[in-house]
Amino acid sequence: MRRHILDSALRLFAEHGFKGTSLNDIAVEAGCSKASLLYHFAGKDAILTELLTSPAEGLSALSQELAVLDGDQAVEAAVAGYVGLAMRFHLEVKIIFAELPDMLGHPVLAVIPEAVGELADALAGRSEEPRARVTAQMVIGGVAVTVASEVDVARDTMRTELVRGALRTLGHPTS
Amino acid sequence: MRRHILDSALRLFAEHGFKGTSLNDIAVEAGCSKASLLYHFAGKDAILTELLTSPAEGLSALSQELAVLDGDQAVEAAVAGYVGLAMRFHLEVKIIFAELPDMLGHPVLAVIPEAVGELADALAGRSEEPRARVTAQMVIGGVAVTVASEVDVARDTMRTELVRGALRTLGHPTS
DNA sequence: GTCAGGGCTGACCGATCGGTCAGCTACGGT
DNA sequence: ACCGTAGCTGACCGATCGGTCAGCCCTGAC
Repeated sequence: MRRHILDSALRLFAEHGFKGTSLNDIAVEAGCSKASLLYHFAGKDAILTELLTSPAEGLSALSQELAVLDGDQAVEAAVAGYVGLAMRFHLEVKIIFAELPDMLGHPVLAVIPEAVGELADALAGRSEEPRARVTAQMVIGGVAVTVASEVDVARDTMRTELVRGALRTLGHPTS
Repeated sequence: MRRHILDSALRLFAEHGFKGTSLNDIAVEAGCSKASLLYHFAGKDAILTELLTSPAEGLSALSQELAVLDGDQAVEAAVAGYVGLAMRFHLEVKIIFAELPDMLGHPVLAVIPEAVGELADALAGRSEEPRARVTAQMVIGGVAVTVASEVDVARDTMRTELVRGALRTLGHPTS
């Protein structure tokens, strides 16, 4: 039942946003009462927290892996890792990108800015040039939006083209 | 005063989202009463509508320009036009991307899906291949997110690098 | 002086929000 | 047979939401 609630909440949050989804909406979708939600979870924020913990941990882990890499290795690992993470958590990505500014108060998401900073740093190949920073941001946003939008292509095609497209954006020679 | 209200609303909508901003918030920011807002505007939706009319028209105009182009001309015009539009309306872009799913009901934004479709078609060089469609979506998202995020670079640097990055993403030979 | 009307406001409204609480049901342990 | 408890619910709460309304203030026309 907890799992059922989380699934319903994930779908609704991704579709209408966190603030755009009421506890009643989730209860109806999950087929239970609003009071039942608050028996299983401390509150609306707790539901969001539980949904976003896993992707946040994944991002945090990726940033740690990237921290010890440099140059081409860092770029390739960053692209592959980020694309994989974004595809695995595409609904969560949609939630985060839609209402990021307000959510950074949540302790679970506190790690995101630094992790994304490390990701951008790796994507930029440790370069401080404005050109590289803009390009890195383009990759981060492009992958996220593409994954969140429902483009009608096979998953492996999507993954392959996201990686290739990101490497092209970064001006990284494709093997 | 109307202008002042619109400026305040634009800033707040971009920062906290449409649903995340109350009429009271706007009134405080604008330095007037909530009732005064509703004297100048028919309602909260009317404020949003007025804010998004101009970028919607710009996007619509761009899509009409693109419709008569093909091949490389279409790609280059699409990239330049979209980057220019996104930079000019970067706050509005942030609003739209944050809560797009719910907003498409508004008549003002009804033109957006088709216009974006045309834009994606031009960016893809009129190709139907999944590869080109994914790439086009990456450009649309990458430019929007980058423009909406506050990357600390000069405006002309940003514009140049966005165009160059987009063309690289599309695999378009740079002149 | 006075009157009309645009700009603006405080007080108020119904609806909906997130959250609380007492109590119901079903069931496993003893 | 009895009880404790986990799962769940309807009824209710205060806060806040978008929106309404009667009326105040100020200014320009006459």
